[in-house]
Amino acid sequence: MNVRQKPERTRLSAEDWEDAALNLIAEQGVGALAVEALARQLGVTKGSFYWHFRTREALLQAALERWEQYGEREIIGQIEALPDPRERLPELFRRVAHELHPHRVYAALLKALDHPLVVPVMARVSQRRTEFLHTAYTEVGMESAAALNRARLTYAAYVGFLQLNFTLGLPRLTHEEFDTYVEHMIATLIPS
Amino acid sequence: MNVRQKPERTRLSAEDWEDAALNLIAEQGVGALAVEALARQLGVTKGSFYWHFRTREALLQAALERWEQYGEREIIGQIEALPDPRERLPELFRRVAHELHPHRVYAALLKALDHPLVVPVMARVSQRRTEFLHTAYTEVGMESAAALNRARLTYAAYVGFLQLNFTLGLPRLTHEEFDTYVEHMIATLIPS
DNA sequence: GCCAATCCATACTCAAGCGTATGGAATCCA
DNA sequence: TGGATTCCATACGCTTGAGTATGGATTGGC
Repeated sequence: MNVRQKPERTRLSAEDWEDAALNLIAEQGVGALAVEALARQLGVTKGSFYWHFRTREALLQAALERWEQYGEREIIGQIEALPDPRERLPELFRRVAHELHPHRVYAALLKALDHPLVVPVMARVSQRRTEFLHTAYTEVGMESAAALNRARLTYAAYVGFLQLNFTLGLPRLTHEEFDTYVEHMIATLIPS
Repeated sequence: MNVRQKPERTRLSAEDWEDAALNLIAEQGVGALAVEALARQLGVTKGSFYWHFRTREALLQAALERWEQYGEREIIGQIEALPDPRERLPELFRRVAHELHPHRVYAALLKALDHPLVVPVMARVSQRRTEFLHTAYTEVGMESAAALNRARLTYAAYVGFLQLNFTLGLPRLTHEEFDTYVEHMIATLIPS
């Protein structure tokens, strides 16, 4: 259950709280982010929390910022390093398809779009990723307008898939089925 | 703001509460569904509510069931009525693209997937719609397995688009841009 | 017109969860 | 080593919103 947070830390830092918050969000959603619960989980009390943060919202804000920067150039950097632009998109698809933990946070935030604080974060992230897809599609020869629409379509499919699978647990796919699905995506979305 | 609920009704029925609940959900999300707020909006007090429903969750449950049945055969029936199967998918895309109100509820529920009650409802709805797409794709000549993957991809793109646009308000599309996006979807997802 | 069923108002209780106040323990540093 | 800084515990106040109790108003059948 708890992944790391018991190496007998005597004192905590703000970053510790932010990490714990992100873990809790990934596992139980933003709605479950309560300061007393978090404190319990960290083995301290509220007194500690309110020394590091002015309010609960401040923690959420900080945790989201942390997540936004932290997980940003995860894969993108490696993809851009590929010499042949034609390999980038398929490789991106396959890489993303087999990541897991980043998606858990992402999916959790996706189903917490109720909260006003997460909306701008997700908007920025989506914007950047769509732009990345946009240039990737132009690099394989698509005209700019078409490439942008294809990028939107691709990212929408990605987001939707996370919702349907992670949150709804919908198409109970085996590994094989999942792989053929990914290949189907590649075949239909990426121009040959 | 309030669309209909003031024709001087002297008494309310359970259905009235359910409709009001759905409206409130569409406008402010599931999180905003509070009985005292709803009562105020309907011009009554909690006393009324707890006569019709045993608990807040009961109302949500009933409202969701109502929505699930109510908005189910909305477009699907009309699409199935089209004689030429080849016309169905494009027509479906264009129709769905220009609907508005049903999507508001759908999008609201999509970003309320935190709540355990909405998950099964959304799962069922998504399942049915994906199956509909599946048969539609087979009817235009796709092999069954490919058609299923294409259906998943299509529905994921739909769901993702709702998230990105409605909730994140992301790509501020003009009507023209939106139309070309839809045509782009049709061109890439539907086999000619 | 009267009684019973239906619908609603008022006035509470109760729990959850945020935030505050204040003092004590641990750590750093000069 | 002693004082300042940093971190935490305990105990409280306050608000919000769900649910209950009970009596009053309204309506439909006879």
